[in-house]
Amino acid sequence: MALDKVTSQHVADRAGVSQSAVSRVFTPGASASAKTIAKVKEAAAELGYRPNMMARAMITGKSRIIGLVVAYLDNQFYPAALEHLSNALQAKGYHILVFTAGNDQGQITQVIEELLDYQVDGIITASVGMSSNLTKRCFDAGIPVVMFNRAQDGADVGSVTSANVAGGRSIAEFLVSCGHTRIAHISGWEGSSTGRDRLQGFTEGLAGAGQTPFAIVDGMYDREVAAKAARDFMMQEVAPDAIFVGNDHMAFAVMDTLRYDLGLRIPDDIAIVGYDDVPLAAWAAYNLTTVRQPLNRMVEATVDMLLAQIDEGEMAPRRVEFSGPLIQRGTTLTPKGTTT
Amino acid sequence: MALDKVTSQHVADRAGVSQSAVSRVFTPGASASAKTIAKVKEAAAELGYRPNMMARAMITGKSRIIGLVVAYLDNQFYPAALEHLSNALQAKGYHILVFTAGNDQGQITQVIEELLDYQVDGIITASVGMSSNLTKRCFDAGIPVVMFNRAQDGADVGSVTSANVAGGRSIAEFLVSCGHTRIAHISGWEGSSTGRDRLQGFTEGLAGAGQTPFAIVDGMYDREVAAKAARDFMMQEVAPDAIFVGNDHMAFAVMDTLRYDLGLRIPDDIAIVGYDDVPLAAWAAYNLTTVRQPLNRMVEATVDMLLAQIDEGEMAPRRVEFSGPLIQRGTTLTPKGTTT
DNA sequence: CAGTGTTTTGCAAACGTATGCAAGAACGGG
DNA sequence: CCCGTTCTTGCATACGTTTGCAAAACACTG
Repeated sequence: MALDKVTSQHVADRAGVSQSAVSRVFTPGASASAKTIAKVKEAAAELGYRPNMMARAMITGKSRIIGLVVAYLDNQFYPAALEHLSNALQAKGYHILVFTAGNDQGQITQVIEELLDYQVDGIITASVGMSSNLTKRCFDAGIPVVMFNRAQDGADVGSVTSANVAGGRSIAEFLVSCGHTRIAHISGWEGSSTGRDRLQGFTEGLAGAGQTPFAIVDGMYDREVAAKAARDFMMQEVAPDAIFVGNDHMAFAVMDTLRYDLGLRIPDDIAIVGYDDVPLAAWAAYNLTTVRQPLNRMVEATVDMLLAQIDEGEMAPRRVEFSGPLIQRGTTLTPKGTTT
Repeated sequence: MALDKVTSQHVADRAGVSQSAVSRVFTPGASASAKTIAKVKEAAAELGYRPNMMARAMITGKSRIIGLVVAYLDNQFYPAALEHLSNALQAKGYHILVFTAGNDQGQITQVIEELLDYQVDGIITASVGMSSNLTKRCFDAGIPVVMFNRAQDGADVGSVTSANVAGGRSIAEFLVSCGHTRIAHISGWEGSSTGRDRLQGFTEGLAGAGQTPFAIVDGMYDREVAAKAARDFMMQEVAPDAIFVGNDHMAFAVMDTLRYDLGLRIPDDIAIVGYDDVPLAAWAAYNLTTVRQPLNRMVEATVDMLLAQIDEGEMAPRRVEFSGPLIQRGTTLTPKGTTT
C-alpha cells in the first residue's frame, strides 16, 4: 500500500507545470517545449507515473482493446492464430480481450454485448459465425468487425480467409492425379463458410475430372464425429481409396482410427489429405498432406483491415482471400507421371 | 452511425428519473423501488443502453479485467489452460486481456508495465517467471498476482502448480519398477521451477532405488533441443533404456526422432515418459505414458485465489500444489510383478 | 524595436459513471 | 393522526484524462 495512485496532477505539481502540460507530454502528436518535456519526464520517472488507460479511453473513446471471440482452442490452428494476432496487435499498441463462446447464436450475442460494454475498438471473430443482425449492431455502434477464417454471405462485415474453394478443388485434382477413383470427403461443419467452400471446390474439382464424390459426411470439426465417419466408410462393402478431411484437426483423428483401430496403412490402403497445415501436420507421426493456410499473411491482413477501419474510419468491409499451396507429404501417393 | 452513444442520462430522461436512479438500477446492491426499476429497465431496453465499463472502471477502480501473461502457445497445455481460465473467469464476470512475452525479464517488465496501465484487477502468469522486484511493483500497486504452473522461491506471490517433485519421483520409481537401469532425463528448462522440481524428484526417486541418472540434459521446453538431445543419447556407445522427458510437448518430438529418424521401437527398445497429459498424449499416434497435471483443479484454484485477493483484499500469497496420477499408456513396459 | 507569425501553456469543460449527503416519501405502531 | 424509522431519490462531486480556446511567450523580419 505504498503509492496508491499517482496521477498526472501529482507529476504536474512536482514538475511545476500544469496538469495539461503533463498530458501533452504523454500524448503523441501534442506540442510541448523541450524544456517542459524534460522536466515532466523526470518527475514522472521519479514518481513512477504512467497514464491511466481507462481515463484516457473514456475521453478519447478509444480503448486500444480488440475483442477476440473464439470458440474452441483444441484445434491447434487457433492458438497459433491467437498468438500471432496478439503479437501483431501488441506491436501496434493494441491488446486482445478474449471471449470464448460456443457456436450457438445465443452465446455469441451475449458475448458481443459484453464486448460492447468494454468499448472495444474492434472485434475479431475466429471460428465463429455471426448473425447479420449482430453485425448490424456492431456497425451501428461504430465498431468494426473482421471475421478470421470464416466469411458471411450477405453481411457487410470484413473477412479474411484462405481460398477455400480453390483449395478444395486442388485437393480433388491432386487425388485424381494420384489415380484414386473412390474419393470420400469428411467435410467441415456445414454451418461454416469454410467447410462449405472447401466442399464446393472439392465437388467441382471432381466433376472436372468426370468423377463424383464417393461419399460426403459432415464431420462437424469434431474428432469423434470424424473418426466415426471414417470407421463407417471402411465398414462398407466397397470402401473409399482416399479421404479428404475438412481440416487437419479431424484428419489426425481419422488417421489414428484407420491405423490403430482398423490396422490400415496410409497411404497404401487409403490416402488422407487435410486442410490448414498446422504445425502438428509436419510432425513425423502424422506427416500429413494438406493445404496450407498462410497464417502470417492472414493475420497481417486481419490486423491491417481492422486498424484501417479504426484509424481511418474506412467502413467499407472487404473480403480478402489468400491462396495456399498443397503441401505434399507422406499420407498420399505420388501423382502418376511424376518422377520423384 | 445511428445511436452513437446512449448514456445513463438519456435513459434517465426517457424514464423520467435522475441519472443516479439509472445508475442504481444497474449497480448490484443499490436501492431502488420496484416502480423505478421497472421504468428504467424498460427505457434502457428501448434505447439499447448498457453501462459503460470504462467509466465504471474509472470511478470504482475495478476494471473486471484480468491480465494473462503467457510465453508460447505451441505447447498444447497452455491453450487448454487459457480456455479453461477464460471460461471460469467469464462465469464470474471477469475477462482476460492477453499479453504474450518471451521469457526474458526485459520483455516481462515491459508487459507488466502495460498491464498496470490498463488497471487490471489481477494478473495471471502462465509459463513465465517473474523477478521479485517485479512482483513487488505489482504488490505496491495493490494488484494481486498468481503464477500458474510455475512458482517463485523467495517471492511473496501466489502460485498454483502440480506436485512436480512428487511427480518426478513417481516417474523414477515407475521406470525402475519396469526394470530399467539406464534412465536418462531431458529436463524442463532449468530456469523454471517446474523443470527444476521434476528433475529433483526424479533424481531423488532414482537415489531411493540405488540408481543415479544415466544422463541429464536441459531440453529448454523446446522440440528441437529435445530431439537433438535424444539423438545424442542414442549415438553413444551405451545408450539409455528409458527417457523421462520434462513435458509432453518435448516428448512428442523425442518420440518422432526415435521412431522415424533412428528406427527404434517404443517401448521395446526404449521407454518414454512425459509430463502434463495434454490431450495429444492420449491420441493413438503417441499414446504416451505421462503424469497428469489436473488442469481443472489448477484453474479453479487459480481463479479462487485471485478473486479472494481481489474481493476480500486477502493479500497473503499462498502456494498450492495438486498431485496428479501417473497415466500408464503404451510408451512404457509393464512393471515387473504386475499382471495385465 | 515594433510588428507579425508561430509555439507553448494554463484554464476549464468535457467523457459516463458511482456515491455521500440531505431531503422527501412511505410506512408502521401506538 | 402523529411521530419515528426505514427506503428512495435527486443533487452535486469525483474519478484521471484529453482538448478547444485564448492568453502568453517566443522567434523572426524588416
